[in-house]
Amino acid sequence: MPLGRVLYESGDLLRHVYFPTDSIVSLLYVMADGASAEISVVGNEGLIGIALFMGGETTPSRAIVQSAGHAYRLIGQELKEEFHRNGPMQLLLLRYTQALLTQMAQTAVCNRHHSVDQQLCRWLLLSLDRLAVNHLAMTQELIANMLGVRREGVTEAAGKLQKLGVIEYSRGQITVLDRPRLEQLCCECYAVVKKETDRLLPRAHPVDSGSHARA
Amino acid sequence: MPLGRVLYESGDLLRHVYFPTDSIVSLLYVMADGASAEISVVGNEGLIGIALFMGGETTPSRAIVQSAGHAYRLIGQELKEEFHRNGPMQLLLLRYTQALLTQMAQTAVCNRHHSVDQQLCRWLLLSLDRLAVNHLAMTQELIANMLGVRREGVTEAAGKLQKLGVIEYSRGQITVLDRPRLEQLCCECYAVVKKETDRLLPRAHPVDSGSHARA
DNA sequence: GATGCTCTGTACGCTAACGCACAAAGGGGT
DNA sequence: ACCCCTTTGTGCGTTAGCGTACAGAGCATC
Repeated sequence: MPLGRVLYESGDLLRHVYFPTDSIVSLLYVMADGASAEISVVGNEGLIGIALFMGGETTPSRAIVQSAGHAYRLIGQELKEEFHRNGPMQLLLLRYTQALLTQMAQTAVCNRHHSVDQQLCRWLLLSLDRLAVNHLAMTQELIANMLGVRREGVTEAAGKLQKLGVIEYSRGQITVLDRPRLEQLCCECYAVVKKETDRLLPRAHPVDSGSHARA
Repeated sequence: MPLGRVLYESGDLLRHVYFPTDSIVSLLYVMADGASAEISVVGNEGLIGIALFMGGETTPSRAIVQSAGHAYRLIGQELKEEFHRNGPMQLLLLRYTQALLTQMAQTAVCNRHHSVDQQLCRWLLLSLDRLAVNHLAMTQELIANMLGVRREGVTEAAGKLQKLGVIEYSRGQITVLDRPRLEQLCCECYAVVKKETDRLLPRAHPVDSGSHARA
């Protein structure tokens, strides 16, 4: 799963589902004029291809690899059959879907009310939670696409964080130095999503067992 | 279902599910500082209380009646049992959930990229689709809460629409006079959601059989 | 070591939306 | 008929983010 690989385009018929292990995938909505916005981040707590068992077969968003790594790939039909077997897997998939719902809702709210600075923090934290390390490869340009803001806006926000010593940044390589501080600077949106995800999927964050959003 | 009735608060344990017939319910997210944003509108195409069969039991949003009317109320447990019976009702509920997912995603995108003017159009159209008449009771203050913008912003946007002869407005009574024009002024978000909802729930809009989003 | 490309930083005018303050206009109740 | 309260309209100054343009900085390649 190389960085930038598109797992499926908006409207594509889904043939496979993907269960990221150490990769991260973004659900990105791209508009007619090219403007885009990320609506959700998926890591090893979830899967790509919900629409398969939800019955729609397609979704109007694009799935794109945001952090290179690995994922299990399953023939869509097989997951669908497993889902309709009505077992514990179904419950798990449904709970994950609700977590996804929450994340989208919170994204909507965050887009409306919070500053680019805050949203960058939220985005970093969401990504970090899905990685085993405190480092990710991502240019400001790409982050801007995800957040649906200007590249310069990200430069400015990232610059502030760097001055505060919260992150270190260099040509597409970000290292988070002070995660607690990052959580402090972030809006409530991250904590809400984190809490709800943990509630719905109790063992969802094995790689991130060390840190929590709030006391 | 009187206007303003809160069906459940954020985090409430859901006892009932509601199937609106001629009422409209908004899913509203309210933040710590009181700022709010609507994440979805539910009419007779859907139901309130998805979290029951999704397994979460609660959601972090508030459900509030946006247009007075009626709804069927069901004991949550009964719907849950019906859902796990694995029949056609399950498929329908899942498809509706996907439609909801789409609506939330689009709301996120719209919040990020479009003007208040456009969002007001989208909001009016979404509401109108769920009513049998071209008239709704709603003050600008409340609409502002829904959209998560200032009341004055709504006043301005509504003023423009009124000058164009698209709507008529008076003390909380809105009448849409020129729906095609409204669709023209709107961003693509409405059409996307409408199309996807129709695709997922083919018989979803009996009260609105007369009009469609696009040719 | 020079060249070229990608990525990051910075500057500047512009616009949409905000926060605040207050004025006018309906409509219902006494 | 009057009053009062809700709702709508308007006019500020302020700010965050946009679009554009361009300058430096790191890294790879030749």
